[in-house]
Amino acid sequence: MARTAGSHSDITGPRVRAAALRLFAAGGYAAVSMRAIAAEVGVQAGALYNYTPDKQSLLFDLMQGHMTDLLADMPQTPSAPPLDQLRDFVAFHIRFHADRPDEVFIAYMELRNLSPENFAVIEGLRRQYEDRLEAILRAGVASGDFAVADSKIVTLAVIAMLTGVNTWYRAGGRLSLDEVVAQYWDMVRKAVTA
Amino acid sequence: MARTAGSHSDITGPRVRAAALRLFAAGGYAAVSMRAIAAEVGVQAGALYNYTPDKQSLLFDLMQGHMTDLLADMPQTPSAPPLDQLRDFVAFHIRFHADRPDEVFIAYMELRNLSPENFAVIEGLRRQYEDRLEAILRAGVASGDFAVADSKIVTLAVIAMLTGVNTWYRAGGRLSLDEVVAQYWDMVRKAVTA
DNA sequence: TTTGCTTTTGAACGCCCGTTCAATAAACTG
DNA sequence: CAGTTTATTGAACGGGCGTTCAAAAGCAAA
Repeated sequence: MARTAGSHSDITGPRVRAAALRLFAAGGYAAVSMRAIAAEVGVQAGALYNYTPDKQSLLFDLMQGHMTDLLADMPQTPSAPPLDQLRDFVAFHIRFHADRPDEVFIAYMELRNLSPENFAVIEGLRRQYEDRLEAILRAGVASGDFAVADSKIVTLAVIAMLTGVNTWYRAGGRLSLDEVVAQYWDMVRKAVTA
Repeated sequence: MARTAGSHSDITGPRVRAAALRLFAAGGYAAVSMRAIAAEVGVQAGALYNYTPDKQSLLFDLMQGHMTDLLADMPQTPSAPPLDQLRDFVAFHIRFHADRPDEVFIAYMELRNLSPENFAVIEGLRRQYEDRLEAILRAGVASGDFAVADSKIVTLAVIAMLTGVNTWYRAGGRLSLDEVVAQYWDMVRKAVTA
């Protein structure tokens, strides 16, 4: 056999990325073989190499796409009051991450499986995201709205707290996403104000 | 060759566990081979099986030991004022985790590489730890010291925030551990009070 | 010094890994 | 419908995996 009936790169390409995303999230990059990804798509392993130069690029592209989306979708209203900006950030972060549990899981768990060059790229994108939150906090300190001793620490603490939602939140659970957002905003607001 | 000069299980055993800890933390369970662990110890791969029935047990024993230590060392003063209990918890959590970065990293990253039975054991221990913090929060709500709408959410949020310290804190860095503890206690205290 | 115990080696087992590539069949083009 | 392009197969490559085990060598007690 060779080319199969109905085969098209426009169909197979996205399916390869989707299969890699699902399996990497479920089992971890190192534990998932190219043959397992191929089986999920319904092709032989060799066919994957029409869509990625190698396994590493498959991981990197998923992570880079996720981080790029995160930065692109993030609300940016630098002229708004810092408290409003922070509230919007908290709501955005929780909702964006709740919508993409697999991408988030990979982005946090598979950093060590990136080549050094790829790691530097992803780390740079993550740093950009942190810097945008820190800018909000600094603006709030400058305006007197926030009482924050060390904006870098608070940045990391807030992001860690919010990202932690993904370890337990499930749609249809005890709490709606609106309620989760409200609770976390309450904690963050109190933590950064006097 | 066979048995080597100076070989003793009292020496090799701990070295096997230490090597597994270091390598699992650095490279991930799935990416570390038994031969790599053996090389770190300075023996052949077969010798490892004097000290563990298999690779999975090596991982499980490290994680179980860590969680057991965590529960054993945790301060427990249920009759103290809730605010004091919470302050002690924050300080303990940050210091305990800062002392054991490799164990912490493994305990959070390698859960998915545990067999289902082993996973259930570790998850139970983690749950116990969370429950102890939640008990403190509930006591504070009952005494009127804390203003917390949902103690379970706050429990998870606080633990996520505190554990996040391990992603950036390094001894000898910009901040001392005392300063880190003080900053996080400030945030937690404000977040849980009115 | 002999005996029995402990510890390790080194080879082997069967299996799975990421990746390459010539052959081939389906889809598209004119 | 002929010619070209695209997509896939299936076999192969060299290598590493976790684990087992008989043989051998160091150690300890008598």
